[in-house]
Amino acid sequence: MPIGAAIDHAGSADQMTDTPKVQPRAATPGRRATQRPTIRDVSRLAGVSRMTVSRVLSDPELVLPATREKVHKAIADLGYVPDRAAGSLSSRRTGFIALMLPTLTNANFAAVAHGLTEALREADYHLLIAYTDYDMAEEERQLRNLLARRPEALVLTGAVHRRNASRMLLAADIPVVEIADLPSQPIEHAIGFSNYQVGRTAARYLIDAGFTRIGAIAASPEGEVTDHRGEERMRGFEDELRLSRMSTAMVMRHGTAPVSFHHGAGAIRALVERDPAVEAVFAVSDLSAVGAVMECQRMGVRVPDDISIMGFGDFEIGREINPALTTIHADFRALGLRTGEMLRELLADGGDAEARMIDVGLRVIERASIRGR
Amino acid sequence: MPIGAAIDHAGSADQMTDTPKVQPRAATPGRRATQRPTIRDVSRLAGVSRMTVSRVLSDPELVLPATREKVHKAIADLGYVPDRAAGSLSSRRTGFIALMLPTLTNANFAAVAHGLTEALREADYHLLIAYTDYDMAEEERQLRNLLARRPEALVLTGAVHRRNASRMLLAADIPVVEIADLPSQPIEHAIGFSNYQVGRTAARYLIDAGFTRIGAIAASPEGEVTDHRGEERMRGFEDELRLSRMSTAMVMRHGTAPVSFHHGAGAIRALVERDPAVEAVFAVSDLSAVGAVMECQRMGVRVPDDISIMGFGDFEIGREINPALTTIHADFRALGLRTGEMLRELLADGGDAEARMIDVGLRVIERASIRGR
DNA sequence: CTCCTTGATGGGACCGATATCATCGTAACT
DNA sequence: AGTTACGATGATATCGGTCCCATCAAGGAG
Repeated sequence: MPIGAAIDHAGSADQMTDTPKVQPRAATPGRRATQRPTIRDVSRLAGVSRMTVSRVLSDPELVLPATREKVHKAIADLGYVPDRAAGSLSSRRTGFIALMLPTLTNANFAAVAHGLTEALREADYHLLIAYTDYDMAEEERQLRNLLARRPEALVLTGAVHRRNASRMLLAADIPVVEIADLPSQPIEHAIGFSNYQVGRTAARYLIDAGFTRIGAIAASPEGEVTDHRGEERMRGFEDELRLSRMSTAMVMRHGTAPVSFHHGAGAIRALVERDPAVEAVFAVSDLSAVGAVMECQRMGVRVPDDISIMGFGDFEIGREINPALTTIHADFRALGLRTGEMLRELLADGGDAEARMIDVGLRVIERASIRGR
Repeated sequence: MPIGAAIDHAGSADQMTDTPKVQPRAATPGRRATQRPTIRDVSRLAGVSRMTVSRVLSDPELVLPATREKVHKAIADLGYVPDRAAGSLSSRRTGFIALMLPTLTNANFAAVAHGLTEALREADYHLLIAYTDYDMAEEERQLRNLLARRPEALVLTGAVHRRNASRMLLAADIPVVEIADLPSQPIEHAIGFSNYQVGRTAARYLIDAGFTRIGAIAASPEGEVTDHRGEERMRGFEDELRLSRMSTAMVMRHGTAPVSFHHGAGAIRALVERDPAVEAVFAVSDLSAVGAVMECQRMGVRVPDDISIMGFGDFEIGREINPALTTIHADFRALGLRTGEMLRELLADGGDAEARMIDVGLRVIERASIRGR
């Protein structure tokens, strides 16, 4: 067929084979005036078959430049955007990666989502985000919703321990990556750091700095709403103190997850009230730690002269306050990026790779909120 | 049929009509061992038709309790999770709401996503989030990706002004809600506050407080990467000063969007260097404002005695620092919730409602970072 | 006793893409 | 020149659900 011979919109290709056969589904009269253009509309306008349009979009090399151009023009004229739901169904590739987080309202988790998106952008994967607000009951519901979208992989923070959840995961049969922790019994892959080790490291650091009266700040679990990873940190913290034969730390449980600046402020006040002689305090999150520092300023308690404060997470604000906050750094952005890379490998491989466990490590960031020996 | 008569897995309903006809698509041998269960597997196991299974899941009232139970058992046994892509294709309802944000790494935008999710949760909508990192070129790409998923509505921050983008929006033919600003030419619905008014309010407030040497802190636009809403605030700020016949404010443009604590610290330092006599400073974001307060502490500049600082956004940290930050509050969480409510109405109505414009208002929160007259 | 209504379920087409194979014209080879 | 190979394009079945009827049994009205 000579190029350009079929620019008129009638009498070509797909058109006749696609005549309605029996009773077409009701056109839902009076709803939306405009009918969204489909690949068929494009094919008709361009005078080619639907397959050719599909090829132009997914593998343009296969199509003659002249044809390609006709198709692109038709696409532009119609404002056509392909329907990925239909494409997914046929190709069995949705291009979705599911991500389940405790909350988005936390800079570090937001950073994970951010890094992950970036790593997956050029591979044309789209992140499907769900969050549980630290509620385990919600977790299962969210998981079901996510799986219904047929993601090609699943990224989780925190364990999914429900019976049903496990069954669903098994049936889904996709790569699962747990992040931001290193579980003793990972579902499959894991990439992160040990929250338990965070706690131990913090305790060790404070002990080595010569403190003997050490306190801690955490949230108190409330039914199904629990910050498991924060609890892990506390467990490590208490274990390390115990192993060092220190008297039990004073652990202030205050409020519920998620913690916040305000949480830290309330907690340190309560803690100091209960033990005015406390020398050093570890907070399970920088948010609490920063709040604690601010409250100390208000109470006239000098940091670090009167009380030393240590956090976790290395949030930006910790670098900016006075005194700057000593903290334990875990690189969440990199976590997201590396998870993205791992996913791309796993998905390219066909997903039958060995289970991997990657420790991105921890780093104590020494700043000014801890008194030197 | 007597209850329970068809528990054996053979010889019932759908089975015979579903024999493969010609050349079935290759079973991709050696890929995944497990085949994901489909509605057909459930129907066979339960001894009912696919339609009955579908009904059990979408409208259980229509199905006899006994039948319902059989189906539920089969679903549980197989770990069946319905494929929403298939369902969407058929029902033309994807259950997606698209949300486009500048970034997730901002507590206020994260709060919008959070509120929106909550408002839509029980209506069984799932949020599809994309973010642009303040990059307009990225915006169009992201928009196309979102529309390909056939969301039932689109929530945007900031204007989408590209030609192609408009065409796509038109063809998509879904409700569009712009949030966190009140554009002079809204695409359709809008719910938020006027960023221009934020700037004017801030300037008015500082003028009324008796300051005459007033500065401002903002990011500098860089090519396609621009914080349009922040620029609107600056425009309002400068206009108000001009209208009050004040000498032009000293506007410090420092770094690029998005702004951060660190941005504020650098900006105030540069600003004070350039004009040591500056009395009051408005920052387009609390993040910058808090960073500025912290830097002042470091420089030995007293807030508010030597310099007054005002922010925008009412971030949590602003409440906790010393002195607490005077700021302009816009309720982003409520914004998310109200947007969710509006969407539910729009979607129930069939989407042909009048274009609405809702102003959620602003509130100056007076705290300690501004010197009294 | 027949007809009609109602409730529960099934049959088949269809949503809008893509995988696969078929077709056809032309270039490259013996 | 005849044949094979290849490149470009088309036809058709199919992905896994749901919509719209059709069917059938049971109960009520006439």
